[in-house]
Amino acid sequence: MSLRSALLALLRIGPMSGYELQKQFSQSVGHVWHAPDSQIYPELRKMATEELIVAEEQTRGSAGMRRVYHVTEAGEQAFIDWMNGPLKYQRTRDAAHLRAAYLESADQASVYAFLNEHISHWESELQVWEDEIATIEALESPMLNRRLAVTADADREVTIAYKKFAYEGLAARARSEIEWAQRGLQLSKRLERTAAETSP
Amino acid sequence: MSLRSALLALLRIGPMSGYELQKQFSQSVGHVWHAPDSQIYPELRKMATEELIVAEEQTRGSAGMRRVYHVTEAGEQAFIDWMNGPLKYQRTRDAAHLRAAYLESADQASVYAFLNEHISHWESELQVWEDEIATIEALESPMLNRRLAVTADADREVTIAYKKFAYEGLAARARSEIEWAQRGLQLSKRLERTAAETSP
DNA sequence: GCGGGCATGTAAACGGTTACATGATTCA
DNA sequence: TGAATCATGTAACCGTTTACATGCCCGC
Repeated sequence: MSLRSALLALLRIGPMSGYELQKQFSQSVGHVWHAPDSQIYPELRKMATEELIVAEEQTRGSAGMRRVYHVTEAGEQAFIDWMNGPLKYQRTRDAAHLRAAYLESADQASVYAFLNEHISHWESELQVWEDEIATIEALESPMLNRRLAVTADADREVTIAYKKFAYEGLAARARSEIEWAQRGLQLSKRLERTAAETSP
Repeated sequence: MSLRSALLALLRIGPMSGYELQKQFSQSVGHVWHAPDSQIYPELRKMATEELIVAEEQTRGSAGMRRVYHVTEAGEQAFIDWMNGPLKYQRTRDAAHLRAAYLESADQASVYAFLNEHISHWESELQVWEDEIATIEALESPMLNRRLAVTADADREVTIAYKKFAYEGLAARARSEIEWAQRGLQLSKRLERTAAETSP
């Protein structure tokens, strides 16, 4: 149900087409909840049949078609219910840490490659989130600004604060992953040296 | 392929039945890569047809049956290949942080409930990992000890070090999540007070 | 005799990935 | 005229979740 909630969260900002939503998912929001277009379009159709959203169909040129979706009362309620209800935690399935537990079975070169790739992966994620935080602080986030335009003055600070809070959590996680992999590189070097000393 | 790798990693420790593997998955290993029994039994069957493992069939009493699996040469190679190959990172899909970004739409009570639940969730995960680290350090981990028994002296330190390293990474993540949610509680209190002051 | 742990699965549904597929509009 | 971007999907497959299903062995 989280894909649905993510879509509703975006549509609450303002009516959007599947294509526009997909663009958002490939950017900032997609780094919290990823979804490819092949999942977005069918889900929007499903939500429309359940009347959580309604499509305003626009013709484009002679044959083109564009469906702009609006959140209905029922959709708004579904989102609020999701926000106030309990959250299901999916069980951990962490390939990197699984592999880390058995690194003694990998070649030394593969250990370095693995840890360095882990660092690059999380550094690029960190970059996205730090940029997003900076954009929010500078009040230059298009989506957030659209939302703020329809938000009561008193609620603006709260809206901004929670958005920053969310991204800061993801950034903290990324930093934790990077530090961990860096400790891993040091550990690996130390173990290699030890091995060389004991069996020369 | 990670479920498969996790199963191979455990079976490399020593031959085990589906039931024993399932027990391991519901304990320490399962907190890195969760898998229910309904996934384990069919996967073992599949791996057996692909000859990565072989089943030693034992009858139990009159009708009972027990299949103890051994890793074959091909299975060992498949594991080593997985260890040395690149790792696929699954795209982020984090319901907690998604919700956090829109907390202004939740009731104040739900915000507290959500953050407190996040804290309990990660505290219990942290507990598991810290216990596991302590068990490893005290050389009291049954699975690790079985592995060490068939490991050359020179490789023991490495085996222990990487296992601890893996669990430390997970513990660090848990701590990061707990701290984040605690900052969230403080933020939420501050915002509530601000709101009360501006519109009394 | 009964409860708990041992032992094995099947089946349906759901969510996500990957590949395939098409065509229109807009601007250089 | 051709490339980029807008715009919309389908289909097959795979992995995961949830629920269902059965029955033996051992110790109390």
